[in-house]
Amino acid sequence: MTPSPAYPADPGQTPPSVVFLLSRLGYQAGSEMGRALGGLGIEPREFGLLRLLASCRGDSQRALGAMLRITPNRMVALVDGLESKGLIERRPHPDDRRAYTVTLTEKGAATLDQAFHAAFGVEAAVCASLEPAECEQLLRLLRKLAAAADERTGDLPGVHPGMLETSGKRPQYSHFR
Amino acid sequence: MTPSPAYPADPGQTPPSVVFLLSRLGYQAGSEMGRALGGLGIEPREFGLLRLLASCRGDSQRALGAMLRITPNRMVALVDGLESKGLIERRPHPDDRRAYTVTLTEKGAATLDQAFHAAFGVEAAVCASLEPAECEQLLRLLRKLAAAADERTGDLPGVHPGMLETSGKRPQYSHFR
DNA sequence: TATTGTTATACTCTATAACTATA
DNA sequence: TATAGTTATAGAGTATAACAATA
Repeated sequence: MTPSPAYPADPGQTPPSVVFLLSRLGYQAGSEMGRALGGLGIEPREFGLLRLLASCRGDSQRALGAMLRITPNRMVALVDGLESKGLIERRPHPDDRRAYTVTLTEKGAATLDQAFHAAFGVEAAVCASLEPAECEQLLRLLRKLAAAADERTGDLPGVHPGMLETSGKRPQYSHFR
Repeated sequence: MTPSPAYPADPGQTPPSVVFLLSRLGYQAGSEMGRALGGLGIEPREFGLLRLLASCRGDSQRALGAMLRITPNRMVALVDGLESKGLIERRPHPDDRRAYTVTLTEKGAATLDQAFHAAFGVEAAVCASLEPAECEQLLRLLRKLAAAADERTGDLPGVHPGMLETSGKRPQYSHFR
């Protein structure tokens, strides 16, 4: 057995692996975002849909799901939830009587605005320990990794691949470690 | 509504937010690790326990769970799984007839070795797009973030906080976006 | 015949609280 | 009375495959 320097067996020691740190920090950052958005009564994936709706008014439920990589059956519950909160509306599609057009309500737009604010707050908290120059440097490196990851996995650029996988209701999931 | 520059509404555009990128990259990195370990017949959280066992031989199931922040009832299934694969063994605890001592088998040690190798492979793949100097720079920044996050959340240093939350069987979970 | 939104079913994972046998 | 390991139950979330209405 060769306890690797990048993955020491001792859990009391922070593993200096990029993969481990990304997974761990990504989990924590996502958790903090979830808590912040929870204060507004929405979940991270709901934030994702609201965000998308700001630029895709008039699209059908299915088209929106395709962009977020959310399957049709799960879109139902997602749209139901936001509609019951009065943040979005289903309207008859002008060209297709089978489909709905999903749009932001005024309340939804206001909530999206608050969510952007909350997201900024989390961003600031997460980056608080870094100098501004370090933060930009980090951003540059992460973007480089993201571009490479998109190419490697074929994911849509800018879409969180976890969107297609599962919930987000509870602070969940490890995946690594 | 003010579509923030850090969180543009257009999903076809990579959001330059540190929080978003960490969540997204952490998810992808964890997924790749899961696939790599899956080739060895183990899951990420099983890797975590094997790794811990390399340095904590003789500890009870409950003590191990406390270190990984896994509740006793979930430790049962985790230990059962690894035991059924022949990678670990439950032995009677010398001082307490209620407890078991969990230890690596020879096969388990060999698998752990292979897992370290696989982890290195993923690490190399993830970092392949970065120059060696960039990789070290990234590592430095991530460690700094991790230290700050530990302080903010009170988590045990070096322990993936997702370990205590949920599965890892399927590539799951979004949390953000 | 294909597609939109929806539902029904079965399945996985989890948390909570019990239980047993020891201490 | 408390603790180690285990199990039982109920709940949330999911994927798969169906379904009715429309194209």
